[in-house]
This record gives sequence, structure tokens and C-alpha cells, in this order.
Amino acid sequence: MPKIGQEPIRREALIQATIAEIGAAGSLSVTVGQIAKRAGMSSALAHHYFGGKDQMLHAGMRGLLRSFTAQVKTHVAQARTPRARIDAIINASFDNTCFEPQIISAWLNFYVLAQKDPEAQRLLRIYQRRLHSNLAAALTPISQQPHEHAEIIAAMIDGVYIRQALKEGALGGPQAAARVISTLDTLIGTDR
Amino acid sequence: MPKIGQEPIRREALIQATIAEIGAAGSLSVTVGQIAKRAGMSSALAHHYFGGKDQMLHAGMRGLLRSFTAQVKTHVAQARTPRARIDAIINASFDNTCFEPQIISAWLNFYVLAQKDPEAQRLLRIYQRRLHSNLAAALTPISQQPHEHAEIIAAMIDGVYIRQALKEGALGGPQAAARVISTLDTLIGTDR
Amino acid sequence: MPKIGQEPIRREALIQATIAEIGAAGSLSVTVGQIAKRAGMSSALAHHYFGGKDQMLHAGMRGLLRSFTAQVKTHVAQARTPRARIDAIINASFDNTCFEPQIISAWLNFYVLAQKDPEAQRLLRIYQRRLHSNLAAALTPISQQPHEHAEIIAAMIDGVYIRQALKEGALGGPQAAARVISTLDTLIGTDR
Amino acid sequence: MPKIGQEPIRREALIQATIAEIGAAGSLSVTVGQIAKRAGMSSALAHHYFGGKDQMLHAGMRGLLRSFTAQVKTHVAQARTPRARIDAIINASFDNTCFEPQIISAWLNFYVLAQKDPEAQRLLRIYQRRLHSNLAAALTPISQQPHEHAEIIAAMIDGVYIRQALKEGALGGPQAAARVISTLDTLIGTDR
DNA sequence: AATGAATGAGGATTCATTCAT
DNA sequence: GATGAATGAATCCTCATTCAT
Repeated sequence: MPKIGQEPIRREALIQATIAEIGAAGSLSVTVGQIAKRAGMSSALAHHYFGGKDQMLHAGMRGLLRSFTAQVKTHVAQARTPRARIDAIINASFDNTCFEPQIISAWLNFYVLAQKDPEAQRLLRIYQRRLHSNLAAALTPISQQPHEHAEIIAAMIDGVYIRQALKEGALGGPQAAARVISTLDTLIGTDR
Repeated sequence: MPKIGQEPIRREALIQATIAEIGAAGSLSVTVGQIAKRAGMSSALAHHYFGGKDQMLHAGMRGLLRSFTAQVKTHVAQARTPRARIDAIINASFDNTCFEPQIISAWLNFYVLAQKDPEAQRLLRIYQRRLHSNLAAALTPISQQPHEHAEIIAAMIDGVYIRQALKEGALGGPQAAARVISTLDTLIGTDR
Repeated sequence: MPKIGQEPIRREALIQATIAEIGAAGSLSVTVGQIAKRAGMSSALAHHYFGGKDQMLHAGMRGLLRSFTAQVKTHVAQARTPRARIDAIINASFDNTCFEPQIISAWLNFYVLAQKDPEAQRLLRIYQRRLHSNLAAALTPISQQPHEHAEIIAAMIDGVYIRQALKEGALGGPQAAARVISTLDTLIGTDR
Repeated sequence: MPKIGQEPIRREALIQATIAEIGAAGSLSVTVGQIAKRAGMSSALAHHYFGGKDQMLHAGMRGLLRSFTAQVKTHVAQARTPRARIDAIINASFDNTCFEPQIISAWLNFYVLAQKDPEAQRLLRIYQRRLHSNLAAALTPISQQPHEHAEIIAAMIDGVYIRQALKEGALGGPQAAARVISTLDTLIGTDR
């Protein structure tokens, strides 16, 4: 009886291992061997499935962005008002599944990768555009400068992330979200 | 008697070359040889003066942070009011000498370095603390939550930087500064 | 399924190549590349199997000492009296497989290695202790100072070796053995 | 006023530094820089005086052998009988100035050097010949096999040295000398 | 005389990648 | 499908040696 359907399992294991290994090492120079080992297979097999290290990195990025997206969807699903939708997006970004050291470190490394790797750049731009349009759409009913405010909130989210990467005066996810939300309140003139 | 006094010249050349090479390559994995070549010397001499690649990277970071600091000093020197001082700090951050692709890329890479390298982490924390205290000091007379607002502005600065690194809808330095300043206006309730 | 079971073959080839290369070069500063080439593989593979040059040197030492030990065992196996056992040990030391320029040179180099490398020192001490206890055990029935005499014989063996290393008035193995044995005769007062 | 007569002082300092550095490092791969530093000058000057590392090593060897020779002369000068002369030679070899770890280690390293370096080989052969002829001359009146016995004693001296290099059950110089002398007693049938 | 400056050559080590089984 | 085997290319680093002053 041949093992069937192994491929998707293997690929997924490699994707998670890529993120985890980069996050743990804090660097893109993790070796294919390390990743493959963490995923429980030989580096040769990793190459077999992905063709090379670059594609593994891309797959890792896609995996990470997929998680972000899923997180946002989950949070937003329960929002009933535009305002609740924005809060949901912000809260999703700082959900514990995203806002933990290894994930932050991986995310930061992917930004670096995007400096030289067009595909990585493309993926991050997609993420940024999606974040912007989500925020702007939700802001439209309640803000007079939805795009400007969307940019400010997006920048703050990224900024809080990068500051978190230094672990200095690090906030928990909820406090980080609260700070961004409170800034948003001020921006759109909400009284709370 | 030998040719003398080359050390400071060579060291400075290597520091600038380190920043430039990392900025251009978008990666910390530039080779010592590349850096040395850009600085116009052999890699052996680079090792002679710095002892190793790590120390060159640290020196590069210190050089970059020194530029930031100098930039801030220059801008702040002409400020006569607290408010002008804050604007000067923000404008300094987005001055063209700082806010250009290579510098941003280098800065991003140093954040990555800080994920695993204690000295790099220490240096960046110093920079963050200094930025915070500069901002908070200037905000004290004009804001009711100077520390909170300083954090928000600092996060925005970093966030705008990292978004600039993707070159998507990239702003010029002045516009970037304007956006941060306008957010600050809203935060402290200034009418302009 | 991959080609399998190469490891012991490669390791053994590297061990012999290490001894041979050090013997031929007369120096520990042979390169991993030279050793690997002699063993018919790339230096990368040598590192793969041994982890580093140091471990290759240690493996080479163990290989050499193993040969010595095996040689002694072979010779001693046929000895029926204590006296014959001692002669066998001495003869084993000067057997042609041990007492040839390359082996002597390797052995000398390993003594040098032991000056700074604790593992090398440990290995040579084991060899010395074993030689001493072999000699002393065999001497006990026929000498009144078995330990003292064992030391003298051991020193002579090493001394003849090191003098052989200069190839000046070099003896053949049998003559060298004869000289040591005749000294032993005098020491224990044997009439022959 | 030019410094005159500096050359012989510098050369001597380098010679002693060479021996000391090799002895301390337990290896011939000490760098010219280390040696020069110990001798209180730049490596460039060391090259200036000796032409290259090899010649510095040779000079170091000559220096060491010169010490040995001087030691022997001193001891022998007071000997009034052939027997006393032999004892003096042996005692000289184990005098504390010779029989200390660093010197032994240097001496061992020079033996290694002689494996590949003809000049080093030539120097050590001279030493051996001189030792042999000294011993044989003194033995002639009191031994029936002066050359054979000279060889045995010479081998023992070298053997005790090399065993000392492992620092296992290391003897002091006087005990080492006593062991060799007592062996000699047995060899030539002296009653003491 | 003396040395800081400078480098070319070389060595240990690592790693992505390929291949044979 | 899966992996041990194998390597070429690259990287950091060291060092003897030379040179200009």
C-alpha cells in the first residue's frame, strides 16, 4: 500500500518549519537542512518538494500571510458595524497567534527578503494593499479621510511590530491593540 | 617611520562601505570582501582594523545611529519652542540623508541583526530610548500624555520607515514627515 | 533508497589517509583537502564524516594506536613464557609495519599534538600506560624491579623511535629490537 | 647618537623568544608576530634581521643546541675521571635549565621540523653526533662496548625526554638523571 | 633602524544542490 | 517517494611577507 497524499502533509510541515526556524534563528540564513530536520525529513526531500531554498522561503511567506488573513477573517466575521470591523482588524493583527516573538522575527526577516527578492516584495505588497483596503473600506463610513487614516493605522501597526522585535518595553498583544485603537479614536474624533 | 594615521581613515571608509553595501545588497550576508572592495582595500586589511565581520557590522550600526543623532541635533538646534523641537525631530528622521532606500534597507537589516546579536540589540535600544526621551521631553509642555504620545510617534516613524522599504506608494521624506506631524497635531489637539 | 553503508568505508579511508599524509608531510599542518584527496573524496565529505580537522587527527591517532595494539597482540599471542612475552612486545614495537619512516613521523607529530590538545594527550597516555603495564606484568616473574625496568625499556623504545626519525645511522627494525632486548638482558641479569 | 650594537641584542631576543613561544604554544605554527611581540619589536623588524620565519626557526634551534652544549661543558669541566665525565653529561641533559616543559616542548617541535627541513635535520644530527662522541669517548676507558653503550644511553636520554613531554608520572630532572645513570651502572657492571 | 600599512595566498568550514539507489 | 552520498563554490579569517616612510 503506497502512502498517498503525503505531499500536502510534507509541504505544510515544511512551510511551518520554515517560519518557525527563521523565527527562532532570527535570520534568513537558516539552512535547508535545519528546516527539513524540524519538519522531520531529509533536506533532499525538501528540495524535491519545493525546488530550492528560495521557493521554500516564498512558501513560508505565503503561509505566514495566509495565517494573518485567516486571523483577520475570523475576527471580522463577528463584527456588525464598520467601527467594530476596524477594531477587529487591529485586534487580529495583535492576536497572540501573530504577535509572538518568533512570528514577529519571521515577519521582519521577510521584509528584509523583500529588499532583494521580487517575489517576496510582491507578496508583501499584496498584504499591504489588502490591509489598506480593508481598513479604508471600514473607515469610509466613519472617517473623513479614510485613506489617510488607513495609512496611519497601517504604519502604526507595522511600527509597533518592529518595536516589539527589540523586546524593549514590549507590550502584550492586547495593550498594543489598545494603543492603536485609542489613536484611531483620536484620529476620527470618537468619544469613548 | 611608516606611513601613519591611516587607521581612522580606513575605519571610517569601512564603516561607510558597510552601510552602503548592506543597503545596496539588502542583506547582512554581504561578504567582507565586498565591503572591503567598496572601501578600496583588501579584506585582510578590513579584518586587521576591525577584527572580524561582526565588529564591522557593529561599527556600521554605530555609524548609522551616529548619523541619525547628528541629523537630529542639526535640526533641533534651530528650534525655539517645544513644538518646533518635536517637528525638528520628526523632520530629521525623514531628512533625505536618512530616508533613502539604501539607508532604510541598512536600518531594516540592523533590526534583523538585533534579533540574535546582543550588541546590535543594545545599540538599537539605545537609539529607541534616546528617540523616546527626546520626544517625551519636548512633548511634556504641550501634551497631557507625553510618554504615550511619544510612543505613538516613535511607532509611526518606524512604521513609515518599514513601509518605505517596500517602495510601494513610497512617499518622499517631506510628505512622510508631514503625515507624522499631522497625526501629532490631532493627538495633542492642535489647531493649525 | 540511497547508496548506503559508505560511512565506515570512508571513515577508515580517511583515518589511513590522515596517518599517511601526516607521515609523508612530516607535519600536522597538512590540509584537510590533502587528506581528503588522498582518501579519494572531497574535503567537504571529510568534514561531513568527522566534523572537523581536530576530530580527524584524533581518529588518526586512534587508528595508529590501534595498529600498535594489534601488532602487540599478534606477537604476544605466540609467546609461552614471560620472557618470550617481553621479547614479543619489544619486537612488536619494531615490527616493520610500525617502524617505518612515515609511521614514525606520524607518531612524533602526535606527540607534538599532545602538547596542546587534551584528547591527544589522553590517548598517548593510555598508550603509555598500557605499554608499561604489559611490560611490568611480563617482567614481574623475572625481574626484581619490574616497574623500574619497564620504565627503562619503555623509554628506550621511545628513544630509539625518535632517533630513527632523524634517519641518521638508522637501524632496521630487527636490529633496533635486538638492541633493546640485549639491554633488557643486561638489566635482569640474563645470561644468553 | 645612533643606537649601535642593537643588532646582536635584537637577534638574541628573537632567538629566545622563538624558543619560548614554540615551547609555550607547543607548536611550530606560532606566528612571526607572536615571536616578535615577545621579543619586543615589530614582525617587520624580525624579518629584517632574519629574512624569514624559517631562518628564525633555525636560529632558535641553534640557540637551543648552544644552550645544551654550554650546559654540558659546564658540567664536564669539573669532572676528573671518565666515569665522572659521563655522569656529568647525563646530569647536564637533565639540568633544570634544559629539563623543563617549555624547553622539552621546543625540542620536540624541532624534531618535527627536522622531518621536512634539511637544515633542521642537519642541526639535530650534529647534536646527536656530538652527544654520541662525547659519551663514547668517556665510555672507552670503562666499557667494553663504548659505542653500543653510548647509543643506549643516548636513546634513553631522548626517550626520557619524550615521555616527560606527556607530563604523566613526570620525574624531576635529578630523578631522571639517576635512572639513566643507574642503567649505565648496570650496563657497564659497576658496583656502587 | 624601525614600523605601520597592506596584501595575496591559503585553509577550515559551510551549504545549497544533485545524484544514485 | 525518500534519502544517504557527494561536491563545488563561497566565506571568514590568518599569516608570512613586502613596502613606504
